[in-house]
Amino acid sequence: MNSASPCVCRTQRCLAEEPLEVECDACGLDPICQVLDYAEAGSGVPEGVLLRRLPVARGETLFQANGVFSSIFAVKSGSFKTYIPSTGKGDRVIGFHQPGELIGVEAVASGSYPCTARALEPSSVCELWISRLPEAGRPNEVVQQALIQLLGSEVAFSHIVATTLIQQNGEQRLAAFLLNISHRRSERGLPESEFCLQMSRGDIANYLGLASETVSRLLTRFQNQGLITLRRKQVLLRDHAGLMSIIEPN
Amino acid sequence: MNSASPCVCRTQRCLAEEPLEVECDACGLDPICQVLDYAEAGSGVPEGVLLRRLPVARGETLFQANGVFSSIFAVKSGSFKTYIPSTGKGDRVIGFHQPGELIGVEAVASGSYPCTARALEPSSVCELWISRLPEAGRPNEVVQQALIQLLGSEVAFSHIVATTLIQQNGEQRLAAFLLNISHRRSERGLPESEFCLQMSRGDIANYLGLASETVSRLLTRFQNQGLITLRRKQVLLRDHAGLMSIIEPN
DNA sequence: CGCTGTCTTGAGCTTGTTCAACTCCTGTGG
DNA sequence: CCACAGGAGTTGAACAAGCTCAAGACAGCG
Repeated sequence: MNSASPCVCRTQRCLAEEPLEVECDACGLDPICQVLDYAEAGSGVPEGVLLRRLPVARGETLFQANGVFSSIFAVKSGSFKTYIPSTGKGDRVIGFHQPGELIGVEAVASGSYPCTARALEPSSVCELWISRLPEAGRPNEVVQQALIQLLGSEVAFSHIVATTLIQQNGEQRLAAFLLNISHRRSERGLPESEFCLQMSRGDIANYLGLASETVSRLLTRFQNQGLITLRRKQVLLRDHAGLMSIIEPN
Repeated sequence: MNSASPCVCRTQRCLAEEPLEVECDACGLDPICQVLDYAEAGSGVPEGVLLRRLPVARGETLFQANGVFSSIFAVKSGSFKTYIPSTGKGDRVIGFHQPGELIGVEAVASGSYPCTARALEPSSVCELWISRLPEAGRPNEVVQQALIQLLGSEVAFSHIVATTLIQQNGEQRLAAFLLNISHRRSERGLPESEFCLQMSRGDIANYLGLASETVSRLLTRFQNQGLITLRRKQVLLRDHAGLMSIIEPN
């Protein structure tokens, strides 16, 4: 049996009482898990189609860029970043993934992962072995329907993120970034106003298309304006409306 | 029967001999059309599931933002832009769609279109009435598999576009934009080095997150450097490698 | 206790925006 | 058919945002 990873925040780095696990019913993989009746004893689904709560050490990768696609992962606890390694100089950060969110979806069509997924902290994931789905003996139709829903959400999400980021300045991007993380956490039933930005400032900057110095300066500015409280990687959103007004100056 | 729209470029605006139609086998909707055997007489697929080659006048919309999702469209000829109307001041351009490309995919999950799709020139589309797909009498499994493939490609595509645009400066964005259009055209069997940018400079700028003046200046610069030849909306890519080296300065 | 990598802060410089003038199409109506 | 009005595109100059380079601060870890 997989023991849930204990709190590994031994240092002052992380002040919250980790690990926070997402509930199954708030997880992006849940629609498919439901179909598989995985929780039921005697579901008849063979081992290996859905692997639950696999521990992943900090810095470990779920898959490497260009690797053959086999599975979609859902973050159970912890967090991940996905990135395309060293295009010229430095990686290109694609996204960050919190509990309940999916990783590897963008590989479904091409059959290979376009990016590497790395754990930002001690984490755990559930793994849905897509290529073995037919073995599950469930009506393909139902599983596929769930997959369609899941992919559709991903399309919509990445459209919103892309247009939001591209057409705004640095201050707006960072405010949107913080609010986006907060919103995603609330959707998964996690604390939405206080959380750990486990990734480095450089990763955030890379993701937002800014310099890390700019991210640093903007975070300081937000703190001085009373919008957030910052202590290393720990963030407390004090004024959601204030952040929102940066993005949409109505 | 729908007559193929005649060339409507009566002015000097467009120098190419339009209309260029994409071949069915190079269209993003083709996997599904294949499944439906739509080309076969006596396929038994009822009218209304797949509507082919519908003419769309310049400026006409396929659907409005917040409209109820019913169909995915494929551009047969002409071109479209998708945008979110007036967030604050000015629209937010999401993307441009050329022959063979799909429109409306991002609405599959939520059930409503997040954006408006407008024809940039006299165009034609094929319409796949998703909600009526079950009436087609084809095995759901096969249709769904095609849909999964289609959604997966869309996810991968928007990830690439988003990260490409966000982390680059104006010059790189515009070069990437031109090469991206060229690449997409070659994938669909259309002329890849000479084409019409039917959208306004303002639309391009909006899409790339730049000011229209900047787009104008950059295009002029590219022309002075011998990378492209520009005549109003007509573009000739003269030096693909040169444009590429702007994006990836290896 | 000191080393190391990340983060912060400062100063000058580059890039892109804004505002404004002007040109060139394009469509319309006389 | 021509003249004119209006929008789109181009170009210039001043300004602002964000980057780069560099130095210093702070936590984490041996």
